[in-house]
Amino acid sequence: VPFSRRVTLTDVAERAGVSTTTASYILNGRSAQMRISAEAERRVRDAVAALDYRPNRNARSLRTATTSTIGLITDYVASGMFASGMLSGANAAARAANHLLVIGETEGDAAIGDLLVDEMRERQVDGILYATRTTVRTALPKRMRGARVVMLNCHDPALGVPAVLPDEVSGGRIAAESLLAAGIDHGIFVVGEDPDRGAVAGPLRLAGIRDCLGERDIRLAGVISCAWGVEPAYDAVAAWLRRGNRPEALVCLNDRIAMGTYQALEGAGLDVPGEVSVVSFDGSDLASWLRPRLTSVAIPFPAMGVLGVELLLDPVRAGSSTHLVPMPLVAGDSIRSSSLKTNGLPLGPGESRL
Amino acid sequence: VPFSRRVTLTDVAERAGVSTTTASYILNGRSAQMRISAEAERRVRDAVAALDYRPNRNARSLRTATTSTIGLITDYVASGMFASGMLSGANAAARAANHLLVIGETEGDAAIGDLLVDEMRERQVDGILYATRTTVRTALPKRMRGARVVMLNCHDPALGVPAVLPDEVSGGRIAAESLLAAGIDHGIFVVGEDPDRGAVAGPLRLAGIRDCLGERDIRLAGVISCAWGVEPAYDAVAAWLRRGNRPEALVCLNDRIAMGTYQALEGAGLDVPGEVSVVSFDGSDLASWLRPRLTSVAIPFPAMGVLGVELLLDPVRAGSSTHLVPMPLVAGDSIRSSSLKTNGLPLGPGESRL
DNA sequence: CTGTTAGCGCCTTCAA
DNA sequence: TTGAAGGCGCTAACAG
Repeated sequence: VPFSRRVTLTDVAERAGVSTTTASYILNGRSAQMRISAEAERRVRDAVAALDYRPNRNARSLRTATTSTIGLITDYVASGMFASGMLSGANAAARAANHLLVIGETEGDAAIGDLLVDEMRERQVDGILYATRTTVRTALPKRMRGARVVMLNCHDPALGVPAVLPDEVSGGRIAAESLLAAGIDHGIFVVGEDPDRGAVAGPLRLAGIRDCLGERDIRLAGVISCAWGVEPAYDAVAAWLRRGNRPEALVCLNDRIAMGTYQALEGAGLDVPGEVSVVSFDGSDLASWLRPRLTSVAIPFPAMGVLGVELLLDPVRAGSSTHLVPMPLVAGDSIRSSSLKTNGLPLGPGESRL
Repeated sequence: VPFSRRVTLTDVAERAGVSTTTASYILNGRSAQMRISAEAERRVRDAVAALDYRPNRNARSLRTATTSTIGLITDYVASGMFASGMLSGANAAARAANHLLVIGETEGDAAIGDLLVDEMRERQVDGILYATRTTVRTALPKRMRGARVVMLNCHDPALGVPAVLPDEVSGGRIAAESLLAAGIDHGIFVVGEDPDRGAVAGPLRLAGIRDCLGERDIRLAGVISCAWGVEPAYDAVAAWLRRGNRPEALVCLNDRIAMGTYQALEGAGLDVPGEVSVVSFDGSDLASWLRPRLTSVAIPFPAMGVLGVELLLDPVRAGSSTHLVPMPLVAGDSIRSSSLKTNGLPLGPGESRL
């Protein structure tokens, strides 16, 4: 037995000299409604404290068919630096609603996913959050049909399951606007569009960028294709620069691409943001570690986790539609100041730009 | 009710034409022991499949006082890119032992911690993992006394509670050895020792480094103090280089320090690894993103999570002592090749060193 | 080999 | 205002 001695409601009632019914009412906050005597209430509360009584939620759940526990099934969300914020947000929201989270990671294996669904159903969770690390269109496992479920960072267009997604198109607009606000109106290139990629964020971000520029009659100057990693971005941008290209601004489709882009720009002796402005997507820690600090449109992982839990607990609000969460701009120092033309910002103390 | 219709063991037994007892024995794998007829077993299994029956674990737990669920209470482990690996490891190990993890994040608030302990006790978890993001010496919350618990990445010297910690001293030796193996035997400095810091990893890593060098009669050339972040490290190392110091190798006490160090070395026009070798601790993703890739002694978070769960499930093995987990060296390209003296490695295709 | 029975701890209808 | 009693779904003596 993991915990010393088990104290039951009967023990409490006995010690307080009342019936378990009375004790139960009091502990469930129904003493007023049931007009329990103040005296009885006091004695029960004293007994609870004296005995360090904790209700057995399994017993309660058996009666009430509710567990105050929600399941969170993810592919790799717990790992990696990115989507783990979703976990934190979900956890905080669950805590705020007096719930606990039981989690499971599939590591991409559908069989494990099915297993986890079963395990959670057997534990009578009040609902399941189905989350993915990367924003994707995906089929909700059949096992989940009939369960109360909210999809996090993914969606199944075929089903009417509520989903929470970052508002990528608006995010793209925000990125573009951050450049326009600095007076940059030409020579804007995108880094990262990769035709092979199945994920859904890239095209949406690109669409938002194009929309925003288009409204100002500005043409996107071009797209540099590469896979979404540091090395591929470095290789692609370095090669592109060697071909003599010179951008005013680069919109990197994620922070790792931006890191590779920084390395390539540096290799070419181009100063950020003096000669080239850079804006990115993700808003990861990495953005704040780069020099100069990277301006990035953040994926609102914590907010998505929070909303996911709230929707799970409020089916009316959830409906069966998709909920878009705005992407906040995390300002860094990688976009040139609007007043300057081609020079960099003044150097801070102890800074060097090489 | 989150899930459609509830099927009970009684339904299964009825459909199979046996008693619930028989059905129960069969489903718990005791049919051989109880010598149940093959015919009965087949009918029961058919019924289970036909009805899509799932046992109600709450009911079972009420009887057995065991939940196949373990609690994981952390400060910020879910967030951040580092310790989340612990969660993954714990999750995988739990899965392997047919358990599920229920998690809670305290966000550093002891009151929330107490609350979470209560919530988990109420849910009758089989044990609790108490984990911290940073390796620390800390007091186990009083609420946990009497619970089956394993401390992860932290320990309470006053209590005889089993703990899992990275083997930092050996890690320090490994870092030092990686330099010695490259023929570097002088001009070795450490970056990051910060006298103000309460955490425990720094001194241990430093001790390991000193031990290893000392055995070869090599003196550590010096220590550059700074807080454990990118900016502070950049500032400290840049200032130190400006004073004319020129190291053979820098041992950075974590990867973010190494990133700042890279930036400072670059600012001073010093090539890594051609002119200065760098080795670090953490083994985070960041290490693989830097150019050249950073050689880093990894904190074995996943392995720690695995071991934590295993110990929680096996008290005999756990005992009441501290279990050290070895830190693996993640090789990068930031240490000069042993055959070369001061030149860098040959450039790969598409690479530039500026 | 299988069925009957008695709880696990809690909530809740019904009576008093 | 309080108490008695039944049952949530499952397991495990104890009989047959």
